[in-house]
Amino acid sequence: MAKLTKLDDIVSLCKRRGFIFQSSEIYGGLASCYDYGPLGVELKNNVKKAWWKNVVQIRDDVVGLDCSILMHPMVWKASGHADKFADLIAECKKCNTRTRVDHLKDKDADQAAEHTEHVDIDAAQAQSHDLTGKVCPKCGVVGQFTEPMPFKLMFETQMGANIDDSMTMHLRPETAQGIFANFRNVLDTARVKIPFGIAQIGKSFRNEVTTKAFIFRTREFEQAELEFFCEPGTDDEWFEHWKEARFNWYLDHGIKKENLRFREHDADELAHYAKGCVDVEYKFPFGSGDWQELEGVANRTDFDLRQHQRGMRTLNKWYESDGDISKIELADEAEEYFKGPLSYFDDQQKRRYIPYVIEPSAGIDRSALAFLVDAYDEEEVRGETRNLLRFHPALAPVKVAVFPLVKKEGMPEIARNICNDFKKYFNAFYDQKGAIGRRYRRQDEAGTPYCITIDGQTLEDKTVTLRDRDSMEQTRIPTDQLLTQIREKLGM
RNA sequence: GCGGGCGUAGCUCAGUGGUAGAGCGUCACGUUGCCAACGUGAAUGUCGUGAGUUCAAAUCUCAUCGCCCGCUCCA
Repeated sequence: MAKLTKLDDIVSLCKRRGFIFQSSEIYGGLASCYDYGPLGVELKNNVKKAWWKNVVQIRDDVVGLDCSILMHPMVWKASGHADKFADLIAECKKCNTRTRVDHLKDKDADQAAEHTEHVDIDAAQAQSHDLTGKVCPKCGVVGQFTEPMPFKLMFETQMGANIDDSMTMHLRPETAQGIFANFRNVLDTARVKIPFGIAQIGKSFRNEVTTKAFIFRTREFEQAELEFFCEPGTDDEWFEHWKEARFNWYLDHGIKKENLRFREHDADELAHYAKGCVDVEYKFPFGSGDWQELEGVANRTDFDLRQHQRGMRTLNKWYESDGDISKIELADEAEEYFKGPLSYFDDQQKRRYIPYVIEPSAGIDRSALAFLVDAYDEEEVRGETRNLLRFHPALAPVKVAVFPLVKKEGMPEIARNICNDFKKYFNAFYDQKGAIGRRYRRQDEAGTPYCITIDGQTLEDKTVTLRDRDSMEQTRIPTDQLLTQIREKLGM
């Protein structure tokens, strides 16, 4: 089997077949933004559907949620994003390498630069940074840096029509906080008991320093996140559960085993809230065949709910500060925080606690890209190259294509009727144009698992040809069994 | 942000100062009748964008936008 090695081939296929286009292309394009075309939106929706089905619908212990992208500014104060979602960066005047100021080493220091949190941008800017003794990690030149400049990672926007009294808001950098903010609501209304999870799929926005590789890292992207709440002490167990469950989800939907792996985070690269974190990585065909993150599974402990309890206690300060979160400090944690408003009462054990949270957080766009790349194949058929996408049926944009062999003898009418029947249950596509072989190959490149052809024999014995995408094999099926058999093959 | 490469039809690309092209794809008609077939015909271009040089710019110069590769960055 021919192996795809270049991202360019994927980009070109995506354009040619209407999976993914550059955003605002007629105006020269907008960096890092992409649009999903007719086939692409089906694929992406199917990825989301498959995730939702697996994480929410087939389970008894997970419910769904769909939160707004704009949230109360205090959410980001409490979560730590407002303070920490920014970097100070300085640039080496010699080689133009940009480095986080807090990562720069003294020229005499022998230890490696430590991984540190993002810094409070106002505080960091207020202090003076003496970079004269710092070494450029690239070229080794000492003390030749520009003034540190802030790098804001959250998108800002204004809320309120009147510019004078509008409020600066942030587009959410993750969907997770909407879930934490609704923990109480779901608990009170959904008749759930710990352990249980709340899932959400939606857009998030991060002003990344650098975007990368087609739709792999974009500033606007879609996440599928689950916050699974469990009793402290059972968190390691649930962490393992979700780690396995999420890994298998990719395999079950067609990702080849050799292209998927786990990568444990080292202690020093863990986020401020996490006790443990493992990435599910896919071997993408960009870079030097680099493994890249598809999804992170993290143990967020009780950090977020405790922070929001502090946030709730800070609300008065927020009003007093006239809505400027940079001017306020988060209230201290209550002594008996575990009995606070976001605590959980365990009726069996008769005790209150703040649950721990296991968070599988997947990137929908990069997953869709991985499914695309992994499904792509080229093979030699009678001296010609056949391009195809071996999508799992659940992810395939079109499930079945229906063709009349020729445009006469009533074949188009029969084919149309069959196609319309199919459409009630799944996405089907009718095509009567051109040679039959060409129509098959077109569907191969769209990843359609099955093609049905109405031919001369159909008129005689009411059977049709079923053609398999992967093997190109053909079998005859009686018309009256067609829908049942197809639905069984597709699993839908 | 740096360095390198690139940008001409939907795709792949040719075109080094003088009338914008090819292959594939798309569409129509005919033919064929199960794997990118054949014939005839057709449509499709801000040559990424903007300035400059020139009698004349896809071609030379500058700026800018976008993409890819490598750095850097990635809570």
